[in-house]
Amino acid sequence: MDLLELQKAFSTWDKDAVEGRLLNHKVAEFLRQLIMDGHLPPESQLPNEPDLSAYLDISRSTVRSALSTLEQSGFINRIWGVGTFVAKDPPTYNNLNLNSGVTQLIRSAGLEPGTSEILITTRPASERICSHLLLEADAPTLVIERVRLADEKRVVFTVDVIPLKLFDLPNGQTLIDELEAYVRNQQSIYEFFRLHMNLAIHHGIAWIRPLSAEQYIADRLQLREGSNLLHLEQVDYDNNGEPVAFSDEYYVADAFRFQIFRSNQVQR
Amino acid sequence: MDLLELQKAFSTWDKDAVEGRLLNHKVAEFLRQLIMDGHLPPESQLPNEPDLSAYLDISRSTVRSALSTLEQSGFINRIWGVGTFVAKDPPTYNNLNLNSGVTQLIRSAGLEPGTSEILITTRPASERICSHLLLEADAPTLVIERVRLADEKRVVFTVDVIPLKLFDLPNGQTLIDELEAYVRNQQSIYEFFRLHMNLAIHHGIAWIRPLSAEQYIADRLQLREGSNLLHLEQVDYDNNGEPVAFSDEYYVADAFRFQIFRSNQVQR
DNA sequence: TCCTTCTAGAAGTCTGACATCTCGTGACAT
DNA sequence: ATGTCACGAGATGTCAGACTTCTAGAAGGA
Repeated sequence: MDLLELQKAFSTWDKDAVEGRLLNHKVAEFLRQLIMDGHLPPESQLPNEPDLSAYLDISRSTVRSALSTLEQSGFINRIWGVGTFVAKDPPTYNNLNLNSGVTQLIRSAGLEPGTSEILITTRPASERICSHLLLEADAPTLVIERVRLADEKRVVFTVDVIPLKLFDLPNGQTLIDELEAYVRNQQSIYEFFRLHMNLAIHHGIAWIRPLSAEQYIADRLQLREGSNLLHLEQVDYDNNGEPVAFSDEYYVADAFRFQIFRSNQVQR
Repeated sequence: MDLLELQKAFSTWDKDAVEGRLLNHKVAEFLRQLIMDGHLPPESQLPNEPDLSAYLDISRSTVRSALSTLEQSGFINRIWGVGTFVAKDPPTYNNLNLNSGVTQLIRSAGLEPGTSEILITTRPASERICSHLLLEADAPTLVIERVRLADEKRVVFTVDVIPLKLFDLPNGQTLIDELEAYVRNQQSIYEFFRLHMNLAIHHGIAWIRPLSAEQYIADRLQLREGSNLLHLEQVDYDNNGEPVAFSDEYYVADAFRFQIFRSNQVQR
């Protein structure tokens, strides 16, 4: 992909999808999509910074800021005096450094995502939830349990917990019913936050561990009790650093291959 | 911690430990250590960029570059028009985004690291190793098997594989014996690379999955066969993006709590 | 052939300015 | 009193242009 193609792609790129964010974020996301979609193949060299700056009509410092983001997360390598290259093995959607949803994960594996056994309830928050989401005791929450399918096969059991107060509108109404319809229609919760509540998830912090399936979860996933699972316990935060949602995700062992990019920042 | 303290800490900081790297990396590492050591507590505000720049005697762009690195990896939050703050829940050594070694991990949990059942052999590389390390078939490798202890308790079984050719010196001699002594003396392999071979690990790419312990591993960890493990399969790369070492790490379930910072970079 | 030197080109660093956002403060009208 | 608005201080984001340092290859000489 040469400079002119790149320029054209950028000018026709759907900037609105990430509106309101910083320019350097948009540039980083633009390049990231090109890499993840294969338009910038692994190990290919990117144009140099002044050229990128000129052709995208963006200052060099902003370009550098974007490149820095991509380097940090393992998409590109920058070599002083030599150039900037797409990584040999750039992250994909199964990379845990990226907070993409389960649906995206399944789709990227070339499988058809689906859902069964949706269970939506409201429930007072447990102590564990309260401490993670900084709620007062027994605060009401919306709980969404789902068994996720990949080509009809059960691969993940997820439990999402969201404080009810998030759905309150100024006029006293609530958005809960709309979200429920959204979820039953196989749409992403993140997407609902972004489009209907003007709420963007900025990052998540997850704890990961191997787990032996208890009866309830084993039943959901149609495994025998004691089967191996990968448990992801995650809190999602918004742009202000406020916790927004909590998730438990139980992955069937070997259903996916999870990758992690580990930066050697700490040395002493 | 105020500006003057910070300035003093920076001027007396051991820059040699990270010699040869870029200035913005050094600054990022300096601040990261302050955060991880608790000198900059969570949610505290950092001095503004012009002040940091002036007091550290470094240009603002370099400061910004360092802050950008720290933000990406979840150590700080920057809010436009407001300021820069240490994250509420900054990464620790059990964070998988950081490629710190097992020893560091154990020590950060407040436990005493140890090793038992060290087994060092040379072995032709298997097909799996060859593909990961880009070696020709049956290339000779050094294999280091170790059971790692935390307060005398067996918590991890690790297998490190390094191509033998890495240890060849120009004069025809080899560094293998020195490394072996180093390992038996409970020192870090990374450290050996850095000090004796002038080889810095830049990052690692790991695959993670739950695993049921096979006989050999169960014996090493003194578990019964079929026990739950967390398997980390990792390739470490140097500054030029060349694969250097391969590791298998088998963690006893619930011996550690692993954290992952997941950035929402991908949205469509 | 091998070694050294030179050079083009790339990322890194520096400087200084301006743009934009946030939030508190205080004047003002209600 | 109270709510609204405008303003300004202070912070990060963006811009522009120059200079510095490093790398790899070309050129040239022993």
